[in-house]
Amino acid sequence: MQKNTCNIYDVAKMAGVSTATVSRVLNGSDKVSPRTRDKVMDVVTKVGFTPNAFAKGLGMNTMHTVGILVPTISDTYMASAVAYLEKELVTYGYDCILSCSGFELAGKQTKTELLLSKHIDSLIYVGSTYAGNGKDIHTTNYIRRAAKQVPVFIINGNVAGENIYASVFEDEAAVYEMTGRLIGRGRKHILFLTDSHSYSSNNKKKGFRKALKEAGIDEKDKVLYVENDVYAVKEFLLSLEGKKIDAIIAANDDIAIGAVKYALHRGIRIPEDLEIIGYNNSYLAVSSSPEISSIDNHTAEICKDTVERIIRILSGEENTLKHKISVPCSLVERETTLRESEESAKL
Amino acid sequence: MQKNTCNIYDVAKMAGVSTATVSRVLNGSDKVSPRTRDKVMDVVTKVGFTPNAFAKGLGMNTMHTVGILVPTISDTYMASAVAYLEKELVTYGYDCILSCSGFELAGKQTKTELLLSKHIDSLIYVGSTYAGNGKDIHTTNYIRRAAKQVPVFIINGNVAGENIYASVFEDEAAVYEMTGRLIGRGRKHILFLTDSHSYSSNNKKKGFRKALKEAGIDEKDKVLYVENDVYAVKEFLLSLEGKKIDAIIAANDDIAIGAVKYALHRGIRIPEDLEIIGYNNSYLAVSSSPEISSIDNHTAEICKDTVERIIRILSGEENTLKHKISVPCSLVERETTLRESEESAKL
DNA sequence: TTGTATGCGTTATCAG
DNA sequence: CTGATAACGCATACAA
Repeated sequence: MQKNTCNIYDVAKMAGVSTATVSRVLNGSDKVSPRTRDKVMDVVTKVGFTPNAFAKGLGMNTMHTVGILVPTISDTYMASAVAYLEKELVTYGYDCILSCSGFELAGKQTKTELLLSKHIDSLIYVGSTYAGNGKDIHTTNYIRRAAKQVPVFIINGNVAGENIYASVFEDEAAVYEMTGRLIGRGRKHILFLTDSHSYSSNNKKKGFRKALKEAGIDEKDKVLYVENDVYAVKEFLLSLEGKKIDAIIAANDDIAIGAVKYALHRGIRIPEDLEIIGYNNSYLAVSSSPEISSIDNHTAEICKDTVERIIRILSGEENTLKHKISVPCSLVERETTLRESEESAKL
Repeated sequence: MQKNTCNIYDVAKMAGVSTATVSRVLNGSDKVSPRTRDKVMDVVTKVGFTPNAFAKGLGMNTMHTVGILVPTISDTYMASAVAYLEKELVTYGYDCILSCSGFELAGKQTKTELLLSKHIDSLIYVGSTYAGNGKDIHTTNYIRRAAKQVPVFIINGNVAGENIYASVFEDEAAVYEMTGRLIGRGRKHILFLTDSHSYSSNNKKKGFRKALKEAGIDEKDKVLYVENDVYAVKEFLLSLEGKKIDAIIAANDDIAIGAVKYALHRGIRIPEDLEIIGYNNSYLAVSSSPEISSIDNHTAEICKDTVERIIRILSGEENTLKHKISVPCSLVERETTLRESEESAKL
């Protein structure tokens, strides 16, 4: 019940020294004699003294926390990103204060303000949804405003601006590549399924269209928007009765799962008659049966890298950092695609 | 870059009043004339003044944050619990600072200290792992120590002690009930698969054993420990070559997924030849094919309830609260169990 | 090497 | 209704 009632003055008195000395001991200053150090440490351990974080924060203007904003933490992919970030941040002595904004602009703004009001040292936005659609600049103004106060990092999205650092995945290239491979195997009726108009989703779409165009395949009705819900996707595909489909690229693994359920329901063979490619290589991909081949954007590395950049910036190295880095994606082949080696067998 | 350089003195000066008045306006005191209020608010909005959270914290001894400790946030179930908690806490004006401890005692202790050092108002442990095994009291001492500083809440685990509040699920009753139903349908070779010796897991085990005993079924080699990994579970079950199995109850959905993969691999029919019951009713259960029937412990309600209790305690109502509440579980029937109505057809 | 004194930005207490 | 001022607990520049 009773909070830590013991402060640095008490410790100083009990140790027979000044508060300055106690502070020095606690902060590992070398300008203190071993004897005094021991004397102080004895008291500190005896009474279990821990410095008041608020007082420290007030003086130093930092409590060594970074804010993490995600649309929702119950999404498998976001959760794993947060897990990586937290783990890395802790190594550098930073704690993280988490906030879930939802996908609406109002929530993003409110939660950003809330986080900033806690005097975080830096702010990380996780998810392409924060990048807006790239067209309407109003939808990202709150990020630029936040960047006036602390360095801002965006994982999987690009927003231009002072003090804003972005990591983007080479989604366009990845989908272009995968679509090309599918076409190379003779697939002609490929669908791209997405649930959003985010920066990331738009890039995937671009890569998809480019590959179709280059192969001379009509893009009409090939890019389809669905609700991000397993059942909704399944029902949607079932409703496409007459449509010929021999491959599906999904903007995330949830959608891919819906596609799998659709195929199983219809008795369509995977991958022989229908290839499915998921995105994010989340835990869902392996929990599915058949297991989903999924595009991996190397979240772990990106998160680690992001934290390192944060630390560097907070140490005052900002000038040396690039404001945007992009990382390639790769396909993790599982059971919903034909392996390159199996192609000949199939054809 | 530059932090908010404007403080309450500046605002006071610009508005031609004292800092006390500014503070009063900001905190909605009614003891201030409308004219003065407007005068102050004009300045506040013009310069975009936000009070320094550290200074406030120092004075009030709170920053309105609660700590949340989970073993790992990348677990689907934990993530959804955190999502619920965060959502509720925000409604009451509390932010949450998240920490991932892992499953080892050392991590739990370290992270608890870390969280406490940030002067959180309350601490929530999410997951049965924090309850230890119920035998060795040393494994939960850090929780009692934490409870000396702030009210502690445990979701899905019981630790006795002053200032500790627990919500436990009626896991024993649930598994007892489910096992009974399976036996009622003629299942004789039922396995209980778990990955831990946690409080929760032990209770499930108890319910399982009780049901077997009452039905006169030999319990030998029916409770098995596995690694919490889809592939490991699958391989483990495959290694049980000769063993007859007609039903599996898993301590979580991940393990259940492994069981599904085992059955599919072997060509065993689900649910006709093998019924599988998962636990937690997580997103994984529906992402699987066939979809897994899973025991739901109503996390959403528990989280909501927990937050309400926190708020009440922080408002000084502690005496009125029970230290332990338990909530019943229920089975969400999907495709890996026979429905009651289908039983007769099967027999 | 150690101690003194001050600032950090609020809120709250007490006068007026 | 409003203003002056004392906490809150720590770090640090400056003195000794």
